[in-house]
Order: sequence, then C-alpha cells, then structure tokens
Amino acid sequence: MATSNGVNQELAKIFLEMSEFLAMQEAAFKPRAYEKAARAIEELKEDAAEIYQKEGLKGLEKISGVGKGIARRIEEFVKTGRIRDYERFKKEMPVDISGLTSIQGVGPKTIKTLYKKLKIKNVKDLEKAAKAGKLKNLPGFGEKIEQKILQGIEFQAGFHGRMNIGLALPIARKIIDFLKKIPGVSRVEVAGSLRRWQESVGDLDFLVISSKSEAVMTKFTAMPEVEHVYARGQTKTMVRLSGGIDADVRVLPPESFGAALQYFTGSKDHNVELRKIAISKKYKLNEYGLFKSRKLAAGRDEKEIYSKLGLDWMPPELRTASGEIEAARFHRLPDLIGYGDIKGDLQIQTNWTDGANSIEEMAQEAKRLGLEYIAITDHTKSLAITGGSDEKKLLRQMVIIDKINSKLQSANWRTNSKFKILKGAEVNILKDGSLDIKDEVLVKLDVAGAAIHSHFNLSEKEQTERLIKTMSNRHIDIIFHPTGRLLQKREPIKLDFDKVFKTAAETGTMLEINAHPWRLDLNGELVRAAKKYGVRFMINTDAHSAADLAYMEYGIAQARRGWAEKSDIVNTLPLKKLMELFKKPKTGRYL
DNA sequence: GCCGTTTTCGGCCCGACTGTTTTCAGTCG
Repeated sequence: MATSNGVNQELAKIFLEMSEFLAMQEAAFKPRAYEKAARAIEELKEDAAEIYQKEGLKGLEKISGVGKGIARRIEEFVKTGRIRDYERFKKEMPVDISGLTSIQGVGPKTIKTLYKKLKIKNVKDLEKAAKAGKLKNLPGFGEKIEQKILQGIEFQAGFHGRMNIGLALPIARKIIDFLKKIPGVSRVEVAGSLRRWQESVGDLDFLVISSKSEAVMTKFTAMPEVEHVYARGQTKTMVRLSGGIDADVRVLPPESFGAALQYFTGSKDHNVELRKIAISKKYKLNEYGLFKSRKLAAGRDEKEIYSKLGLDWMPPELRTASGEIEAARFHRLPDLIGYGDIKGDLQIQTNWTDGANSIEEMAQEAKRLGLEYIAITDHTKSLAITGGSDEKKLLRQMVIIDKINSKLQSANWRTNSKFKILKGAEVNILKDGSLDIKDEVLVKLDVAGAAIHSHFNLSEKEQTERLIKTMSNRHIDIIFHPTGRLLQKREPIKLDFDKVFKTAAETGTMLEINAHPWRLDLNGELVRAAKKYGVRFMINTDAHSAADLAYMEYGIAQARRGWAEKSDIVNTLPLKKLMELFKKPKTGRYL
C-alpha cells in the first residue's frame, strides 16, 4: 500500500545506509548527522514529500536533525526518485548493509574489509566464508571474531519466520481495516499468538464473516503486500507478505465464528486441555463448534463454549496452559488491568539527551493520549553517548520543568483539565551497583529510576549483587527494564530472580514493565513470578519520541500475561494518590 | 552535516569492552 509513510521509510533507510557508508570512510561527524536525520524522518507524522511540496526546503529544515544538506537530498529524492550520492556509494560497494549490521559485532569497518578482501555482500556470503574459516586470516580478525560472527548469524536465524509484535500488530491492524471495507464482510478478527499478545508471532490469522467469500479472497490476494499465494480456496487462503511473514484468511459461518476464534487463538496447549474437558463432558470440540452427538451445542461466541465446559471466559493473554483453566473452573481468574487503566507514563526521554522531542512536545502528546502525568527521565552522565545529564544539568532541567508546569497549570485551568510533568531520571547503574548521580540530587527528583546499560556479561552472582545494591539505595524508586534484554538482539542479563524479587519487595523498589516492543522487560512470565513476592510494577513506554508514547499497550499486554491487576500497577493511580505514595519512604509504601 | 538554556562558528563523538595486538581498531550504547 502506497501510504504517505512509504516515502519517509524509504528516505530513512537511505540516510541510515549513507551514515554507514560515511562511517566506512572514517568521516568525522557526518555519520551521526545522517543517522539522526534518518531517525527523525522515520518518526515523522507528515509525509516528507508533502512538506516539501507545501513549504519547500524551508519546511524540511524545520525537521530537527535536517539542515540544508539533507533537505537538498530530500528535494532531489522527491523530484527524481533517487539520491545520486547514495547511488554512488552503492555502486562502489554493493552490499546489504542493513542485513550485515544486524549481526552483532559487525559494523561498517568490518563490512568494508569483508567486501574488499572477500567480496562478501550479504549475510549468506558471510556465513559461507566464516564456515570455511576464511575470516580468521584477515587483518585484524582472528579465531574468536570468526566464531562470534557465526554465533551472531545463528542467533538471528533462530528467530527465522517469527516477527516482533511491534512490527506485526500494525500490519495486522492495517489488514483488518482493509478486510472490513470489503462489501459483504460483517466481522473481522485476528486470532493466533497475536491475539494472545505474544512477544513474537509466526503468522497472522484473520477470521472473517462474510456473505461473499469469493470477494474476500480476491481482494485479499490482490493486496500490494502479498508476495506469494500458497493456496487460495473458498474458505481459506494462505499468503506470504512482503514483510517476511505469512498470513491466512478464513471465511466462516457466523454460527462457528466463536469456535474458530477460540480454536485459532490457542495456545495449542490450552486447547489440548480444553478438549480433554470437553471429552470428559461427552462433547467434541473443534474449530466448527462444541458438539454433543453431532448436534451443535455452542459455537457462535467463545463465552458460550467456555461456559458449557464449566469455565469462566478468559482474556486471550492468559491462555498459556499454566493454571488459567483451573482458575477459570473455580472462578478465581484475576481481574486483569485494562488497556485504558494507565494514568501516566513514567519513563520518557527528551532532546535533553537522546530523545527526538522536547519536554513540551512529549507532554502535549501524552495529554492528547489522555494521560494525567508523565515523568521526564533522561539518561545520566556515564551514558555519555546520549549526552547524559550530570547533577548540574539535572538541576537545570528541574527548573525548566517547574516553569513548564506553571504554564501548563494556567492552561489546565482554562480547559478544566489536569496534567503534570514529574521530574525524573534514568540513572545509570555502574559496574558495582552504585550510581552516577549523587544522592543529594536524587532526593530532589519526583521519580528516580535506575537502569543497567553496560557490563551485561557479569556472572549471575555479580549481576544479582549489583542490582540488589542499587535497590538498596533509598532514593531509587524503580528499576527500569530490569533484565536489559533486546528481543532478537541481546540476551537478558543473568539474575537470581528469587533474590531480586525478594529484595524489590523488601526495599519497596518497583520494577518496570517496559512497554517498548523490542524490550517487553519484565515480560509476562517474570511479572507473574515477581507478583508472588509482592513486588509492585510500573508500565512505561521508554519513549524516545512522541510517537513512541503509543507503545503503552504492549506493556499492558505483558502485565496481563503476568496476571497483573490494576492494583499491582502503580501508574494506574491518579496523580494525587501517586504523589502521596512517593512521599512515603520506600519501605513503607506497600504496607 | 547539524545546531544554539554553552547560540551562528566551533563543537559535536565518550567510555567500556573485546579481540586483536604490544598500543590499537572496531563495536556498542
């Protein structure tokens, strides 16, 4: 689909690659500039081409990170469909940069050497050369680097065919909208692991009720995203989408829709348990319905089916075959936190460090999304690359936040709303668990979060002790993204979770459920484990741009997968209650 | 190449880690 974002995405990709090419040439500051511009354009809400049509170069230069040079290249792209500088780079070195750099430990310099010496153009070439032992003899390479590259390739291949939920959900929503507009269609749902909000999904399953199945199949297979049609029938069609993910559409009769939704939502293990119960009650359960001696007993909606089996209906997030069926039988299912229950976002970066937008812009967007408060939590000084704050800069930012708040207050008064910006920080945890900001400044913050950004490879014992030391600081309210994992990219740090959760509960330190779709940290499983110790949580987006504030739902989903209720999540509290809580000493907060 | 709560030119891109190597090169956050 040629949406307005298409141009922005293409430009972002080109500028990102140009930044890598420039890095190969050892250009001093240009790579960063291009990278920054690429990210700004990617996050842009309006179409860059449209901005240019309307306001010309001057309009483009208003984009932060875009100056005269890059604006001119955008102009060139809009006018001619290409950027000559980029094509020159590409001609000199025709390599798959984004593919190669996605392998951990492979950067621009490595790519250059690999191409010059071995003509390696893509991951496949690289894997072949590494397996043949050709890398270790290159200058600056050795046995270990060769092994590391092979491991990196393997690590990535392990995720083959599974797509991060943050990529899959927007695609699915677009297709749902598309299917709903087809004449004859009265209902569309996505089932499968996406409906269960699993962190990655293997394929997209769409279920449709339509009076004209032929029209659905024709339109579906003709979508521009469809790369290949595996099978096409009256009730079921399977395709591969250009994003590298498969999608199925099933057209169903209304009386079977609930049964199909249940069946295709899974999980598989959950369904096996359900079918066992059905058999014990002399039923047969399949995707067409719940049957008693060939007679349809239930199938129109899910609730009916669960009810006939003596179970309460449960949200898809819980269907993991880990005690939910037992709980449903005895009416002990948790009353999960709802997708609209969050009142504030307490981890937000701004352009004071590595965020894309200003404090005001983040506040505006948060307000628009219906939040009551946010906390500004920029990085601190030992994370130097982000321009992290030292004590002085933090204090300066606090003054600015006070000023913005008093401005907001008069605006709030006029619009009869309330919105407040809290002062916070994402304080960097040093190797020994101490912090890079002094206590006398931490105490002045409304919310002090701490996070690990280095020394990911310590032993379980060291890492656990490190985090325990941080949690023992009475000024640290919360640990952000506790395991530090990045999906498909970096493993979580090694921790003794029993000890960590116990300490978190004892010290009154909250743990974050980071909603960023590449983090989801803690994940549902760990939330559920931590909850047993009495740990309290916050769900935050870790937004680095205004658009990122929309990630909240991914975090709420993980909380729900972890059986979290509203009362477990501190930022469901209204501002006043939250501030009362923060005023108490940590250890007295949950008594 | 971009930018200005250090403000229109001179900074920006630091620091740790790993793996190569005997003092450095490349990657990553």
